[in-house]
Amino acid sequence: MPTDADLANLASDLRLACMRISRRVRFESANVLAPHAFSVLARLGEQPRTPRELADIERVSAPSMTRTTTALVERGLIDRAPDPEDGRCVILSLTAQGEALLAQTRAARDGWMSSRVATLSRAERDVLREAVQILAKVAEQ
Amino acid sequence: MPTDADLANLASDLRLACMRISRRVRFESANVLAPHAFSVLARLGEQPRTPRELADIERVSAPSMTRTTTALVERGLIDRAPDPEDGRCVILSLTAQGEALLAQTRAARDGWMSSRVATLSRAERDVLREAVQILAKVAEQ
DNA sequence: TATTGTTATACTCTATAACTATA
DNA sequence: TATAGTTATAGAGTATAACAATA
Repeated sequence: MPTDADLANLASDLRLACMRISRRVRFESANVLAPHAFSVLARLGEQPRTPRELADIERVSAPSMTRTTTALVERGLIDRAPDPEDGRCVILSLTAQGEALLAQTRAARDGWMSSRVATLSRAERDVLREAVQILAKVAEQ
Repeated sequence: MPTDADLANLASDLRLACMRISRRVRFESANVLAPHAFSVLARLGEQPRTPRELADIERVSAPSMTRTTTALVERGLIDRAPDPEDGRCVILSLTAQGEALLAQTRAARDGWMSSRVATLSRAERDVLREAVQILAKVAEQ
């Protein structure tokens, strides 16, 4: 039977481990785009969205999102199109160039991580494979 | 025998899982300090350091670190002291108030994580306990 | 009247360049 | 001459307030 302290320690250790990995990935992989801009690109990689949706997802103000998306449009990474069903809305989506940059950035980040994972034992990798499934549940709760 | 693709997939899944957890933690826990300031506080929680050391660790310029640490001094969270061995250096360390804020912020972040971990099965938590050890190795490489 | 999006304005964080003090 | 730190200045990102267009 795990005590409250066991749970708290695991939670703390796990949080710190994830944050350290995340930090290392961000630092080690060359970043062409600033984090907030990359995050928007990644969201649009899932599906086209309106500026309002992006602002809510990213937890920034609408004017901030306007600025970010304007910069991405100017760089040719995303497209703006009017919403045929609601004249107030704009629909943002990735350009081919945006998709390419997204793929390239992810490859760079994965590259750093791959080089680390490759040094682990088979057993360690198996543990991490299981952990990935559990972490996905945790993040989605 | 794992293929290159197996390794690459695990690395990618693991990276994304850690980044999502990290992102959720940052979003869900109320943040009294901005990320860059909290990060400096956390570094000084490990040991006293000079502004130059902090700038190198955080990968920001010396003037940026001057601004960040000045704000933390003004808020009473860190102390500045001359280095007795090198007149050019300044030694920064946490005040009692800084230590308290650090502990409080960590408790809030751990609280979010704990509530998630508590819903997992005993077996899942055991996997995560092992994963934490492996992730620590990965991050330190 | 409510919602989407933009523009106007100000504040914060960041960087480079220039300066002071110490080694 | 090199290094630690600060100050001066400018470039981004963010926010709130005010505005235009549409529902």
